[in-house]
Amino acid sequence: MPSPSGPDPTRRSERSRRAILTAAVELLGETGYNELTIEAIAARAGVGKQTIYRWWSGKGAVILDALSDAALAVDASMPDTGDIRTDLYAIIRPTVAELADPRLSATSRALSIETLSDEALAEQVRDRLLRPQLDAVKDRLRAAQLADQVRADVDLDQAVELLFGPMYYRWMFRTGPLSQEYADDVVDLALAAFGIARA
Amino acid sequence: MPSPSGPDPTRRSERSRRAILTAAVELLGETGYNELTIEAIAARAGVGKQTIYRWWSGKGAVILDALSDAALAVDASMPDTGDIRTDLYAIIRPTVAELADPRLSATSRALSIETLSDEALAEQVRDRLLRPQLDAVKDRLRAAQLADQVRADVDLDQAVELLFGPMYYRWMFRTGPLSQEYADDVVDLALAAFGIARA
Amino acid sequence: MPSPSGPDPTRRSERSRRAILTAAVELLGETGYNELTIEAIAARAGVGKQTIYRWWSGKGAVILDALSDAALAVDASMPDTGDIRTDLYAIIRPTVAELADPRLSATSRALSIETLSDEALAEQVRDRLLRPQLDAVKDRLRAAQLADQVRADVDLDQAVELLFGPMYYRWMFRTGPLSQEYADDVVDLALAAFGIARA
Amino acid sequence: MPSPSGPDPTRRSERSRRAILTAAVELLGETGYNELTIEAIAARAGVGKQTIYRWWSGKGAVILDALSDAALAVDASMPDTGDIRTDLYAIIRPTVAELADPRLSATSRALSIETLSDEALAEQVRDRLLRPQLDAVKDRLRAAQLADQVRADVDLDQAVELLFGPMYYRWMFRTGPLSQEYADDVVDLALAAFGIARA
DNA sequence: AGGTAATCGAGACGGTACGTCCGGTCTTAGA
DNA sequence: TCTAAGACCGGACGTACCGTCTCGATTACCT
Repeated sequence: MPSPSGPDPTRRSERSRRAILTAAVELLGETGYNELTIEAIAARAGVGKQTIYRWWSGKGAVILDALSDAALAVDASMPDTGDIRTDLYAIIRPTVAELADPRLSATSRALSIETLSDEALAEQVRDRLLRPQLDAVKDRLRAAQLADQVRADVDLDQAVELLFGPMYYRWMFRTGPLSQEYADDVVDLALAAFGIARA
Repeated sequence: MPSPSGPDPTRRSERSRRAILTAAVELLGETGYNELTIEAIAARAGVGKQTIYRWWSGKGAVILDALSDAALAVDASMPDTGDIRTDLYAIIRPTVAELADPRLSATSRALSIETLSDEALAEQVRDRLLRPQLDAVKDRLRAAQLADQVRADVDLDQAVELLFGPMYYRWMFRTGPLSQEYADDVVDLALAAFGIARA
Repeated sequence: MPSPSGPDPTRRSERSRRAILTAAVELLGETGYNELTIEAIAARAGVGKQTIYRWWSGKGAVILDALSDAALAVDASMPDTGDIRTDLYAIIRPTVAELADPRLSATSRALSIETLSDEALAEQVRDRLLRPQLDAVKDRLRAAQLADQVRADVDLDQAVELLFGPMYYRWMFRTGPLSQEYADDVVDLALAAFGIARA
Repeated sequence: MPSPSGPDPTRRSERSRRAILTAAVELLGETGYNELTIEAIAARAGVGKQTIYRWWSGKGAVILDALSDAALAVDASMPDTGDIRTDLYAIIRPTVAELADPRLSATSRALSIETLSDEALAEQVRDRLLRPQLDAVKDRLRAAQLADQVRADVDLDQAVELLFGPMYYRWMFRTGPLSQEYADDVVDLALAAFGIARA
């Protein structure tokens, strides 16, 4: 039985793969999403266009892979100091800081655009990029729930979205500054919703 | 001071303007954002491309105008039954419903993409489309604050983003269903954050 | 019986007419045929486009009028010194000189292009610009025929074309220099054909 | 020395090249020069516009190539029966016939227009299309000169233009019919100029 | 002298083609 | 077989002009 068989991954050039992902991220930072084209990526990476199309479905998939690689590099786990507020500060602050930086958030912006255009990609983004972080926060909140720091009737899926949603909203629609104070305020507000009075 | 001049708005064809905005919205609903091209809009509207470029900077601006027109048509004010929870349900439920409908949310999707690609447009979207609604909700919350239904120390800008943020996050990243129950839960969670116990 | 009546020529602005013809000739000299557009003529002349279309059928007609004006200014008659060779030199030399000058011949070039594209215009060009000169030369040749300086069996229509044809051919196809010597040689060759031995 | 490079001719699609040249000639015959557009050629040939622009500078260059191809196919040589008049009849008659046919002369008309608009193209037309024929006639005249059928002092470059010039003049300016009699008369007149009495 | 009809400058309009850019596929040569 | 390179077909881009049309504002005639 001959397999339907796309390209053979064992023969894939790791060198090209890295060059493509690097080129994509660089171009995003340097010139922005509208100038990010497959041709530009291929040229910058010193790679044929076909090599991109052979392994990715489009530029959204390339960016997703680039960020997946980066995400794997950092620790996806949550700290647990015992104090849920402290731990949430620790996770939200750097996220806000990244979104506040136009250069660093260029990839997020690009991926959001692709996500809004492509349903299949959206699911990949959710499962491969967002889920790990959301689950880590959820786990931490569950622990807090067991420690009676979070009301028992709080739906934890909604809880994590209550933390990340306002932040992304403000980022997307530029309704206000993405400062550290803002990050802390969001955490405080969310914790109030979870039944924790401010310290 | 030499005026920048540009085309003379008094000679603008209202007929063409309406045809273009209508065509843009129709096409978005029928074929989606990636297939929405200036050429298609012009063809559908029975208009020369130049007539679009003369008055708008690109398709983002066209969509923005189309939605601004539509937004002006509907009442941007909030209900005020005296009960803040009831009133928030009334505003959040239809918003969630609209986002849940692929056809109705096509324009939101398109505008979000443009917003993420174009800083100048983002500000227009914020000021002309979002602000009126956000301000209306904010006003309603301020009244609730005066009626001691919302804690006095709650920052109202953050408050409205706490309501809308999670909803848009779930819409963009498809992290869960956009049901009426969800809409109500978001309101309940936010009200808890604002210091209102569940009924 | 109401006349079909186009525009009323008595109300025509002579000022605009001259400005248009002048602008057309200037533009031809400065930028060449490909840049000669109705819009450019109108802008240069400080005239509305409609004023051009009201009085001319297109740019070919404008150029034709411009040259007709110029042609009327110069004397269309032939000299008659009694010596046909001398007289032909006198008529051919300046014609060659004009064709040799890129600036002066820009209008001829433009008109030739229009002539090749538009049959109706071609007839106008022939009758209003060429015919007078051709007829003048023909008349002079007829006189020479009577004076036995030209063979009686020479068809005079062919004779004049034998004089002008080679010149225009060389001008169009750049097969050789358009010098005064060349002009004289053409005359000599033609006269040989007409039965006149070189002096 | 950095090579100017441009596209690699070894990878050029012969299929597309032929389709483009064929389409151009067909369209010229069917619709005329003003309706001959790059877009129409591309559409008819089933080719992307870029494929035309990659290899040609514009429609003039395409037509030139199309005719060069056709010219190579026919024999560019002159007959030599020993009698120069007979041989010139043989070459001039079909040329006049072609110019007299609106369909067949469409390409000549188009090329003449381009020649008048574009100096660089004019030289190509002269060297690649006209020269071979002019040279062939010139060679034949030279042989006639050696055989004392043409006066020794006749400049052969001028001689060939004396043959072709009047014909093109009459074609361009429509000063008379392009019949076979006319063709013969031109030859007879030219031969008289060359010192050959009519038979 | 005032009314009125046509021309005028200006430029927006519906269109068509331009020449460029890029998407995604296919072909070639080399490793 | 995969790769770099890049030609290919297709199609949208944003621009330039086309020829028509709609505006006041002159302008010249005609009561």
